[in-house]
Amino acid sequence: MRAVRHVKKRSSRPTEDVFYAIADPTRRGLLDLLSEREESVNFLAGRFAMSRPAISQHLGVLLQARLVRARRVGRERRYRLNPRPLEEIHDWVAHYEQFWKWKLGALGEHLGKKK
Amino acid sequence: MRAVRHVKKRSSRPTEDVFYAIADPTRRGLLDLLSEREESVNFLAGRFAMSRPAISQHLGVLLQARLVRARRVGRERRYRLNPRPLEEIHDWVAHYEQFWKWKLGALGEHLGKKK
DNA sequence: TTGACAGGTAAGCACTAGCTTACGTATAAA
DNA sequence: TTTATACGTAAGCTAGTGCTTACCTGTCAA
Repeated sequence: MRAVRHVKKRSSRPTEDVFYAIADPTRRGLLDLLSEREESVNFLAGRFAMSRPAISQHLGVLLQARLVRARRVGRERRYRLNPRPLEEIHDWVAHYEQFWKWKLGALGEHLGKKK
Repeated sequence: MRAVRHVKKRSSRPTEDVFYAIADPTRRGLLDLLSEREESVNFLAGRFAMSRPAISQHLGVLLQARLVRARRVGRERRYRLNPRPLEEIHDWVAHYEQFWKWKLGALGEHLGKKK
């Protein structure tokens, strides 16, 4: 009876994870462009130094995270921002906001005392 | 003269990227634990279903992103939260906050009219 | 109809991320 | 001094990411 190599499968990312979706700078760039107005895939692809399919795949990730929505217009497909899931990020970071705000305050007091 | 396969090296991630650092749920868990008080590596490792070296590596990523700081205490190494870099996330998401707030407002108006 | 255009999707590749076990090193305890 | 503890780091493996090119389908224009 020999030791069995224990191969644990890494817990696969839930495809709708917003934190994962915004980790990529290209995807943040896409969100930025789409915050102005809805845009076609070709337009978006023209703004980045990579192929159209690559952009299409990034948009797929954003779609799964529900950060964008798509609709057909003629033979184009227009993507637009759906900001709502970003609220999760906002809420998460808001919990930590107090800590750096507090630090700032403590520093201010400290300097005040020294003076 | 034959075609040379064009292998473009993907632009490597800047190791200090805060968006990348917080994309992993284990690392967010670590930040959460450290927001209470400073903790040793062993304590932290005890809170997750993975080996101590794995946690050590996650802490390394958080260190590079400057999200935590470490100090020696005896033979322990205590990590503590440094919330400041999260301000970048906060500022980024704040730009989008207006959009979902506005949407909420528009929905309210719409419902108001219907009534 | 036929052709051109928009864009999704499959296949394949290099590289990276996230884990493991094994080992090295600094500090404390015996 | 020796031994135990806390931790980092190296090596190695698997699966996932981010790109590419090739190909397909749906829509408009001629």
